[in-house]
Amino acid sequence: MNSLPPRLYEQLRPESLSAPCAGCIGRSLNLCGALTDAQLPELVALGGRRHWRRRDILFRAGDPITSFFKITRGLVAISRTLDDGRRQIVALRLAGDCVGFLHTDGRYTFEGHAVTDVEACAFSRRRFDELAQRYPALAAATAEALVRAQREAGELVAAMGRLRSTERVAFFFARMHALHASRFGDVRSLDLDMNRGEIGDYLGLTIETVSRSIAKLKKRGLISLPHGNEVVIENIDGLRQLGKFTP
Amino acid sequence: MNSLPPRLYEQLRPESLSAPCAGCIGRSLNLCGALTDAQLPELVALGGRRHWRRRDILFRAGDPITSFFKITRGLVAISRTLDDGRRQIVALRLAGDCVGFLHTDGRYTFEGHAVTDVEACAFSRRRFDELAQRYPALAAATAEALVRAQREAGELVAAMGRLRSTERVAFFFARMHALHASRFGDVRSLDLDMNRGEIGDYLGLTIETVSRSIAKLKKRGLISLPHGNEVVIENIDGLRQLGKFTP
DNA sequence: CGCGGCATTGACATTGATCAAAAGCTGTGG
DNA sequence: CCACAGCTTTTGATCAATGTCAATGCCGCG
Repeated sequence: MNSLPPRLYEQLRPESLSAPCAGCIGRSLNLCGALTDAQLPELVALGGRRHWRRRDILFRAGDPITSFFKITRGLVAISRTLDDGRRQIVALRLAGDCVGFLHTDGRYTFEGHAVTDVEACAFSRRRFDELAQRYPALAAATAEALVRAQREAGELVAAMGRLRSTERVAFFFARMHALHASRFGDVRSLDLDMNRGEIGDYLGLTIETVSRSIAKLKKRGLISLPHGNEVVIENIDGLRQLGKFTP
Repeated sequence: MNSLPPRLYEQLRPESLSAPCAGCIGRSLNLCGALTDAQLPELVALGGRRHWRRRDILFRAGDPITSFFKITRGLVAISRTLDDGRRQIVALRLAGDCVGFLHTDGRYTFEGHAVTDVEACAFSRRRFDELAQRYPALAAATAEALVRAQREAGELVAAMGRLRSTERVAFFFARMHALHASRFGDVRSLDLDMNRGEIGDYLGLTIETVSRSIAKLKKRGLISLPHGNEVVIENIDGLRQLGKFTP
């Protein structure tokens, strides 16, 4: 690691969420210790940078996969829409995460859309797989990321199957807090970039129920919404307990 | 592949679900084409065979991970139990699948219990990871299996979030049919090894609701339960459509 | 100012959970 | 073979939670 040129070293630090592509893929996959400067140029060469506006689609379910994306800024929702229009968000991905990695017969399994404005690096799936063949540390980090994603999916299943509406919304805030804390350190307040409809689509609830549940959490003093976008986490332990969220 | 000794070749065939450990891990991870006879002894050396009776626990959430399991016979449920006793099954694994692979800080994230009598091979997690470091094909197959598992988890999230009770039960039968079909070829009937309570814990419903939903599916002619354990899939397309199940 | 989008609130309908009882099924012992 | 105990499943009656529909409020923006 110490042999890396200073600028590249900077990009590889875990904290450099918004660094160019070489840094961001290393960071996402916890590869900082695994990469050497010899491998770095290949990673740099893989991807190009792109950005999307709120509500833009990054990829659609069923489209042929050519690339996946490493988010460097913003929030992406992974979702499935039923034939009759019911929509379910199955995962949320923030800066540092990869999206568009799941496939079914070479096609995207779910849809990805930008919840906020989003910046990401696009990587050729084919070239990434080739690289992973040659660098075991990259493959190991990919598996690690997939394991983490699956743990989160399992926890969401448990929340949806067994929690009532207000508990689910508490789960949502506890999880958002954890996601932000893991990236930006412990925080008392965070931007609520999702509207009621998106929260409902994530938790399997309607807009109205989300609204009423948020009101209950405010009344219990667990959160407050001082203005517009900002949520203040007043009592994270209470939120976690109510939402059965294990940190 | 052709250079393998006949008996080992036999174990490596995808169809050999109940083959000894060397075969089963190869099959699970779709490694048949990737392994060479030189690598095989190392895989064989990894694991020992064990079995469990119905209701036995394979591993508990929070226990330190030492090994994971490749199922060779039976059905395993992966679940989480909340502090107040509410339980949610987050995944079902059949012969050919691996369980106990997910971890959080070196501990099992979920609980695994035997729904039927189960046979499985136990593999040292540490030695498997070392092996994956050396054999890219093994790492790639692991990632492939994780991607598939995560797709299934996302589909379950969508079902739980957006389907009503009878639709969820239709989803359940459609998925069980797909799981069996992918292993044993297309089948018109299958053993229903789970009782109403376990189905409810998988779908986030109560015993009574599951019972009533099954009655509705029978009345609509989508399934029938001729005796005891056996479910006959009378109309798989209807089941898939009702359960929003994409094969 | 007035418009459009989102959020809140209220009234009501529906779904599924809960509680309770009856009906099947299975295995055991007489 | 029958009787019985212990279990699971089914069925029914009721209740609580959440969805649905409609009206109103809030806020930013042209």
